[in-house]
Amino acid sequence: MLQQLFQLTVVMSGAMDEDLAARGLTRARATLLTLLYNHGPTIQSELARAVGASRRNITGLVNGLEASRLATRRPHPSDRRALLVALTPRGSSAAAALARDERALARYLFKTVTAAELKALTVSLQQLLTRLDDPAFAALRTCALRRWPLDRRRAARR
Amino acid sequence: MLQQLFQLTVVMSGAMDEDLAARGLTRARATLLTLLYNHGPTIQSELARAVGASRRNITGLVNGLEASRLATRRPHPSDRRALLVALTPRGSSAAAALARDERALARYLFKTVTAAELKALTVSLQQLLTRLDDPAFAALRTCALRRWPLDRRRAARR
DNA sequence: TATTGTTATACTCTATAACTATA
DNA sequence: TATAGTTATAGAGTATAACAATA
Repeated sequence: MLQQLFQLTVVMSGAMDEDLAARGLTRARATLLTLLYNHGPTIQSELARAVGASRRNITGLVNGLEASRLATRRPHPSDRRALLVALTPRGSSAAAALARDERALARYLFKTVTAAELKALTVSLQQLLTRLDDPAFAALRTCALRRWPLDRRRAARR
Repeated sequence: MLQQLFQLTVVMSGAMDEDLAARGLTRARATLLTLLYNHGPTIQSELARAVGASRRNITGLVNGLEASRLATRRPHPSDRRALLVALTPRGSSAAAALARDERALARYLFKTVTAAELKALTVSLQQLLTRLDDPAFAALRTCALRRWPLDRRRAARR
């Protein structure tokens, strides 16, 4: 069961990365893109706080988004130290497409799952999430993420 | 529900990475470590095939394991082109600890889940995995991995 | 003094190509 | 000719430290 959970984690994670790469995005940049889409123009240190990355890191990620013409920097109106990062129209479209396709994925994935199963699954997952959030978990959490399943698929495609 | 699945993915993935870092390992190196633990001494190109990485990449990862004194390279007895990678005693201990702690994690996570719930969860997860393996999925798969939950935890700790 | 964003530096993972030694 | 492993080179993410400009 834990192996299944790992496998699901690995497969979903890998699928996301591949899809993002096809869109010319990385996971870190997509995270920022979605954040900017949901929250509107934001200064970099706020982005760093929201995402849990260093300010240095945000500089690099925003550079990447800017190079792809998905976001721009402009001076903050009242704080001359700060820079407001905002999505370009192209960035907004990309973020909207991401959100739309995510909903399509959900419909696809759960098409064959009955309402009762979905309910049970939701309860169980919530229970697991609660367990994972428990402070007692910190002393236990561990285990390498198994990558074989996905990587074997990748290897087969070569 | 998909959000929960994402969150579970993110939390587990982040927890794994943090735990591995505490052990002086990265995910890629832990993958190799476990592979070597389960399969015994293996040549690098076989590792590359098994993990789905390039030979070049394996060179770097084995360098890392060697620098941490977790693995060693030795000549292949019959093929003078090849190098056999094997775990040191220290590497075996590390891999064994990883496997042991993984079992402890499973016991902890599913302690509060009843047998019936576990059965249902297993069935549902397997169904999702099957959906994810469907070729039709390739056309749909997408969506940025949400990192906020974990990253907020990280940020809070600073 | 504290905060904002940058440069500087370093490490890891990944990828492609070219090269060598051997099969 | 093909395979094994390496070097060379590059880009991405992350991290810390030091710095200039501003609050």
